[in-house]
Amino acid sequence: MITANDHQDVKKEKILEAAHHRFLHFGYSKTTMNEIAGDLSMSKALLYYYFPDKSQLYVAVMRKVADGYLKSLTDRINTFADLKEAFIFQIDTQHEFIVTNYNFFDFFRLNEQNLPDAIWEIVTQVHESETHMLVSAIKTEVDRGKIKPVANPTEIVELLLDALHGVRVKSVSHKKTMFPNKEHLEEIRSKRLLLADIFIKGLMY
Amino acid sequence: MITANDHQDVKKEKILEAAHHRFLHFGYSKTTMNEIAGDLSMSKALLYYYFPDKSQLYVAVMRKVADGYLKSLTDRINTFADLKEAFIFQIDTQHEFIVTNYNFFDFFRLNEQNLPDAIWEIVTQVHESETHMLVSAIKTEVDRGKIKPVANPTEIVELLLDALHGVRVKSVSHKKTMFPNKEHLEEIRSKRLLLADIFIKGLMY
DNA sequence: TCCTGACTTTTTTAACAAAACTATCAATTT
DNA sequence: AAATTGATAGTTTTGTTAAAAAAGTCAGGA
Repeated sequence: MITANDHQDVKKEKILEAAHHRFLHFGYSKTTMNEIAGDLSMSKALLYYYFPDKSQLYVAVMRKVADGYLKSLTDRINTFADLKEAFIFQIDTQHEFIVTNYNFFDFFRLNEQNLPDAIWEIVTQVHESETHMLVSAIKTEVDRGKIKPVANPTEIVELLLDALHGVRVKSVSHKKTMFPNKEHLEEIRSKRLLLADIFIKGLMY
Repeated sequence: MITANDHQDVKKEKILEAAHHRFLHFGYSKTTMNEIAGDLSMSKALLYYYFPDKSQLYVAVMRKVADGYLKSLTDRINTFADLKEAFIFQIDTQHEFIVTNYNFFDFFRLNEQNLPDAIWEIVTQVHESETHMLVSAIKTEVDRGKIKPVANPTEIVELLLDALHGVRVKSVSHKKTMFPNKEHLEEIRSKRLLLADIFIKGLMY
């Protein structure tokens, strides 16, 4: 049977969808509670019945979005033929995640320094999940005797992630466009793959 | 004998020094032409006699600052015992350059997207000089038979520079402070050295 | 040629009202 | 009781305008 709580969950889900749609297309600051309510033909007050305020609604959407990403990572952990495949997967998956949610993340660029704790937790969790996946891949590779034993795999993975991040930042700041186009994205990707390649060789015997 | 042009140059030099001092301590937007003139006990109008406007005065100072940096690079080119030494030199020199001129560069952060062409030229020149130094170091290392021949050394160097940049960006955004402190700087440096280390190994046979 | 004081123009700042938006709540419907 | 809303209070953003500050010009003097 359908309980009251189930019904609430369904409604919350509808709200999350509508909110996600707005946030994704217009960004956080350019979508109003009225608009989200309007999309669902409900009153704004009802949104506040289900969610305490706008930023916590955003966090809830972020939670959902992040969960999808986390799932795509955990689904593939320990399924890689070698370390390179793991790195490529990380590069492509993260890249797609960021590109498809670009406007949604304007909340981050907006609040730059002081993001809500709840957001930081999600960001941290995502980062840990990425790291965990790659650390696992490194350990496997070590076990297979393909690369040297690594004293601190986490440190190594985070170093590579920072480095990969730099490839994007620099690429974007060099061209002056904020939103990179197709060829540009492909350039970033190939640079990253090259970096990952050299990096892996640097871990070998 | 002292010609009129010499005299102009001397005076321009004085102005550049005073301007540099102000820009360095208070940033571009927080220093006025009146203040620079005041420091030199001259009238503001005289500044405009020597420099067409404020931004071109800034560019001239930038030119001087950059020249100092360029010289420190060219002085050491082809003097490195090995590739690692060259990378370490690049890391440390650039790092010190940025730290000691931090406020001076607020002009960059201010105008973010549309810097004057003259500034872009300088930035490009600096970047090319850094790249050239490291490319040269790579070629030497190849000649010595220490690393594999590299099809496109410039591409490799730029990749490393991007990656090193990422280490700083990420480190800074992770901690929430904009201006990193001593230990923080040391952490960035050690991460970069580690990255350079792995990178070099990745270029070996 | 070098320099200045006085002047004009442009940009930044401050104050404040209007508008837009977030958030609340008593009242109403299901 | 749970779900919903219109009306409204409170807050932030935006627009307006006047004053202040700074950039930039110029006629004229040493």
